[in-house]
Amino acid sequence: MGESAGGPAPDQPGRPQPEPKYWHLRTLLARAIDTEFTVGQALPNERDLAARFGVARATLRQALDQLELEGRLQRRRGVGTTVAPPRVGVDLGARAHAWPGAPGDAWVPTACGPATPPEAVARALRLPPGRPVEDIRRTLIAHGGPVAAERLYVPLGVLPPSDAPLPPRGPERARAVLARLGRLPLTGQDRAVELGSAGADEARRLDRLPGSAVLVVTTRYASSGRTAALAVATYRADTCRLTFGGGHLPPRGDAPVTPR
Amino acid sequence: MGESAGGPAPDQPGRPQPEPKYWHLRTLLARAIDTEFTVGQALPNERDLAARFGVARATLRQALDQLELEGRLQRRRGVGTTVAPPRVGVDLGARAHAWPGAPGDAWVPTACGPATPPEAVARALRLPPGRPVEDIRRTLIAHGGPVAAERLYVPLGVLPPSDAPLPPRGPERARAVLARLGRLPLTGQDRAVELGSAGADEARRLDRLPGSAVLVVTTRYASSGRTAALAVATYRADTCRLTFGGGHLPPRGDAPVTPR
DNA sequence: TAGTGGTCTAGACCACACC
DNA sequence: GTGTGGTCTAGACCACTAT
Repeated sequence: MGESAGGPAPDQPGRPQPEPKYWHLRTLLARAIDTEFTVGQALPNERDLAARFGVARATLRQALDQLELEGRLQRRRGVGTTVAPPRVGVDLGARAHAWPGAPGDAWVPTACGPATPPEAVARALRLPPGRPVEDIRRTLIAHGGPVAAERLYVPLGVLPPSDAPLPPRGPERARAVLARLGRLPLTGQDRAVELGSAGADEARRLDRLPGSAVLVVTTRYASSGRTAALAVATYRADTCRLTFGGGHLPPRGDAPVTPR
Repeated sequence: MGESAGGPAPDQPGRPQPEPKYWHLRTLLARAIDTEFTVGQALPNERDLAARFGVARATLRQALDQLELEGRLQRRRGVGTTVAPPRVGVDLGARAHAWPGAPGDAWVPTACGPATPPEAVARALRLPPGRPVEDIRRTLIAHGGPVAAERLYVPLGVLPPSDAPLPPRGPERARAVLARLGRLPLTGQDRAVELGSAGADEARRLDRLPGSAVLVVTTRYASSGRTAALAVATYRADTCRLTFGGGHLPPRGDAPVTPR
């Protein structure tokens, strides 16, 4: 096509703010999804769609990327693209004042063991670099799929002593560590939410590709004035909506989950 | 290059999980940023970088896209790419139980007027479709740049009567509406955070390109058992970290902001 | 084996900022 | 102008899933 590039020709000579092609396409597709498709329905494949709209496949993919990021589409390699269900509401507010692993906590421990934390974690825990901590991995499942992966760091020094020794590793050890943690008084809590991208193993745990957008929730748990645990949870940004319910209001229109 | 595509050849025949080129590149660049650059410093231009790493410009850009999403790089068209400062912490927890526009609120009203809300907003406000609401636009500035744009919807019926009529439009009207709103009892509040992409005018307000990743914070304000206002705030995902401080802990290591 | 999405290339033009 | 990032193209191969 000799038509060059850079979006459609300006509709008017009077500076109509040239809209990128992929953005226009996103709008068309979003409207089509809303009006002509139902949840779970498959879209035509990318090559056909690109041809139908008269654009290169890369441009079409740019539009699909947007819609996937917004949680409106779901793409699976080797399978196809389908219309995504509404995002899962994950409530971070209701159980805001409880230790991880407290009764009602929906997270599933998958691994645990002593390890030397990343420098940033050591700093947040006010530990000298190189000091080992208990490194717990947990997963949150909702609607049949993993929606979040967590890494919980607990300095060895904060755990109260116990008669029974800790199991050497694995989920059993995680449960034991959390049980001991739960015997401490929880005197404060702190949360931060930001955007990140899934690393190689996070991506694997979340059933996504490396670099996928995730919502990173960092939680600091305080006991007696010091940070007793640090949780870094990564939620699939395409399928999750984090809620901080204050109560006193009728529920929103979807299927919520209570993880912690 | 006749080398085909799809990432580097597997290092071993034993299935070492071929790592995409752009992901490897992202790692290299991230390390370089940490060790060889300082905040604000400019990177070489994309064409040079691509040549240096022996990849196509599109592949390099895929890596830069990641780093920008993670808030580690800042790209400005016509200018260049620089190392970004740490994200701004925006505290959504401290003033969690106050109306928008209450004393100490750092948001700046920019526009206001009656309008018929989008269908989704009408539903959330429990209003019949087509019923007009007060539509307030506000902006949050931090460190000299806009970090968030908000749209606040207030049903006309909830506002208490007043002697003085509302100004016809503009920031004055916004302030008047918020002042009246503040005279109601705030009986509950509700928040949700999810990933979205900036629309055309949001993008303009945030000084970004259309489609940029934003953190969408939806807040419902309740008064006497009904939803009296709905705020949809979009924060620049590259520059913001949302915090929900519970107090009782020493501050994190950065420059926070108290918007509401 | 066929079909899908994911990655990569080499090249082009466009919009914008700065001189 | 010159140089930067942003958009777009046409075509190729790869990894995966299902048949």
